Amino acid sequence: MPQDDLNVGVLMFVAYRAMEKRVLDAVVAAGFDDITLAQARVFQRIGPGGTRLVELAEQAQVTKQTAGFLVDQLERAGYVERVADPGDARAKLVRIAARGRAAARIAAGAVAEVEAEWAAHLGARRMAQLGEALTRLRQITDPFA
Amino acid sequence: MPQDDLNVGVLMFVAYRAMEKRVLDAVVAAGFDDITLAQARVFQRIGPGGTRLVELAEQAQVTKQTAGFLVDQLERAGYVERVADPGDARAKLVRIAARGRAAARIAAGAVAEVEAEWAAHLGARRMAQLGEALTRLRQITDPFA
DNA sequence: CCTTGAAAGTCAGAATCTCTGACTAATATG
DNA sequence: CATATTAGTCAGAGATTCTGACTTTCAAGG
Repeated sequence: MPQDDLNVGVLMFVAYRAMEKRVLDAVVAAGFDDITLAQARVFQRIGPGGTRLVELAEQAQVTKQTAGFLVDQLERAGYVERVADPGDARAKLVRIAARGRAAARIAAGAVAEVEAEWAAHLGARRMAQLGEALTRLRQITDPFA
Repeated sequence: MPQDDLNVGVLMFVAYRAMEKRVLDAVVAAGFDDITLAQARVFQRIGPGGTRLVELAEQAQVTKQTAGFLVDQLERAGYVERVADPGDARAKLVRIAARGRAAARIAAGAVAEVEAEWAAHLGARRMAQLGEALTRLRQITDPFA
């Protein structure tokens, strides 16, 4: 798949990486300079009530060992904590800790900023269509949603 | 940026990775089983007439050293070749070799298949809107296009 | 209640990928 | 010609990711 006539997948790669970079840069600039891209990819998928490691692994598209490795680092840096999962003694929930919440606030702001820029460039209508198409696409591309 | 209300960036990540996996699986299944994901990401950005290493690096979003490392492997495996760039003696063009062309054909087929599935799921209209929005977005997210 | 298979997580080890820094050769500028 | 920039490489280190094996717990069936 070499080429100039970029396919939809590559186009998404380009935009996705641009967003990712902007957000990470903002987080790092805000003083959370010990977080890495790989860690952020896992971190961003943690739900409000905490998320199991296996689930994080699936969503970040890495093995559970890799996810565990990254969560170890996030935990050591104080971004997340592991708590027992009530209802399943095998599992633990990875939850966002105080420092993680602070970083997440910065990240959310950066996301909003980038989305606003995109909306300004595309126009509200096309931006809405983009979001809708991607959300629908998730039904057949996201192994869990 | 933790959450459930996935932002547009994450939505693109999900779909992009789904496409990437499908394509790589197809290529590997076709017998090109020594190619890796990282190599494929560089390979797919090689243009018809060959592309400079620095350009490949920018487009794949890695450093030129990393791109060089990956091109080394692609070259050793016979997927690409390096030829002198006429017009700039410093530069070399990374070009797709015979084996690479065979792999690229398989990849292109897989891309077409996935795009067809997506179009079927979204409907032709929304699929077209998706492509258009992403292409426009590239104007502000792609450092070169 | 007990057995069996599956699931969640961890440990260990190796391979792969990626980066920073330093360097050479060639080009562009003035 | 002097200087700054660009293309690419070399060397070394760090980060990420994987496969395989293992423990504990859960789920289902008998």
